[in-house]
Amino acid sequence: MTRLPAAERRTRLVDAAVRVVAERGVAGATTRAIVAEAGMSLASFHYAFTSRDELMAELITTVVAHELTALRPELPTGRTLHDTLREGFMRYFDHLVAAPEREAAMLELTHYALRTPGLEALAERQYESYAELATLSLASAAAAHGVRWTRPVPELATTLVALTDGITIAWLVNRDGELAAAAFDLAAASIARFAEPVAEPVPSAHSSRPAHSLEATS
Amino acid sequence: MTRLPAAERRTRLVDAAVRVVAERGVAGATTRAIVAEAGMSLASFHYAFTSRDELMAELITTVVAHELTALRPELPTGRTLHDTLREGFMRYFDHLVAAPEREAAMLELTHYALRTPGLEALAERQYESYAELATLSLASAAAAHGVRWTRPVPELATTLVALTDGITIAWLVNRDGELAAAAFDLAAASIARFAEPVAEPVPSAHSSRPAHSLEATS
DNA sequence: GCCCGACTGGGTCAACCGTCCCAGTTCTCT
DNA sequence: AGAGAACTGGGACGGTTGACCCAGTCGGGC
Repeated sequence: MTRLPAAERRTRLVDAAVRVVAERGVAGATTRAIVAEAGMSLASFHYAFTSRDELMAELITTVVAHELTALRPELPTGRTLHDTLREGFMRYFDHLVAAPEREAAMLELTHYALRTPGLEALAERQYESYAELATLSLASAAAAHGVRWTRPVPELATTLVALTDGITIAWLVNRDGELAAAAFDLAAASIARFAEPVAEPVPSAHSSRPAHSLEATS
Repeated sequence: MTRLPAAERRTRLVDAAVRVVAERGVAGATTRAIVAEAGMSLASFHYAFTSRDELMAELITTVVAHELTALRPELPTGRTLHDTLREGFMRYFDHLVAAPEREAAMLELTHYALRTPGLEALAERQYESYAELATLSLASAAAAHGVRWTRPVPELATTLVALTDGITIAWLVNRDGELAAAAFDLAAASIARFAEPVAEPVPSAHSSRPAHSLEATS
């Protein structure tokens, strides 16, 4: 008998549930499958959680946090804005290809949350977090390339997340990597076209970047 | 005892299943829920279908066909390409807002098909059909506005479907109609920017549309 | 050492599920 | 009219599910 504090057992059960959902989908993540994966008894499940839905809520919160950490934007390295955006999309795509079942699970969990009374707010929070991440990416890219966005950033962020989700679904269905990569490149080009150079307000003592350099590099 | 031929009973069961999935999701579409909705006995279910999966396969085929019919592109009426594309997106958005649970069900069925051995090909066929519809829309819009696409059409079609799916999910989660409409407008603008006027091969006796008229109208 | 709370794990419960069984009814064909 | 196929519908089956039960063990505090 190895004793674990309840909090530790909860963590292990949630980690196990992440793996089970990824492998079998939400419907396959029964309490028995989860405890089997965690190497525990069924009673331990109910000792640690009052219900399966409580575990699912915590599962959603956990996987969203992990996703945000994994996809935190890196310092922009592209020579052009388009390059930077494309690199961001391709970084996500590498992440998707490395573990397709994970992204499929994210999408399934969204639908599950929307369908489960009491969990709707988690789906909302999930998508707010994605929008924040997209906003951060857009701001970072704009700053690195000396541009500003010609559309309201919430719209651009929504569109960026939509493109990501939509191309993900298409890829999960057809596994056409070339087409997905091309679509991500097209997505990057689309968004890049809503940028314009930031005009310098006044001449400064610093050597300023010429306004036409954006055109020259694209 | 009202006698029905098996084919009629199958149709009624599928129609009932469409309603049940829309209301309760795939997990809630049990054989008992479906027959209750159809006003039949459970034995009639198994008389008409050899298994629940057989009914689900037919359900997917049916709802995809209905979706394609509902979203068949209309004659382009926009004054500019951007307008035409935006109108197409907004027509879809009206369709979504009129029955959100229907589009949510479509997405859920995709995931269900991907998760169910033997049904994967239905998900693929679903997305091929969407791409064909998008391709038709793009061709129709290009012809109406005298432009051609500067990106391969499969890429543009994939992106158009991705934008549709992605904005749908975002709206299902947050029900922010203004943001969704703005995102659809931005999506239309994005795609419109991958068009260029079709050059006339040779001067003709017909009055030709001036090449700069596209810029003037946008 | 004792007590109490935290923890463990085997077992059980009622409800639900997809599938199957089977007797009865109806319809069509000969 | 009779036979056979198509159809009807109530019930049963074995399996699965989330949740609960409960006796036993362990650890910490007094």
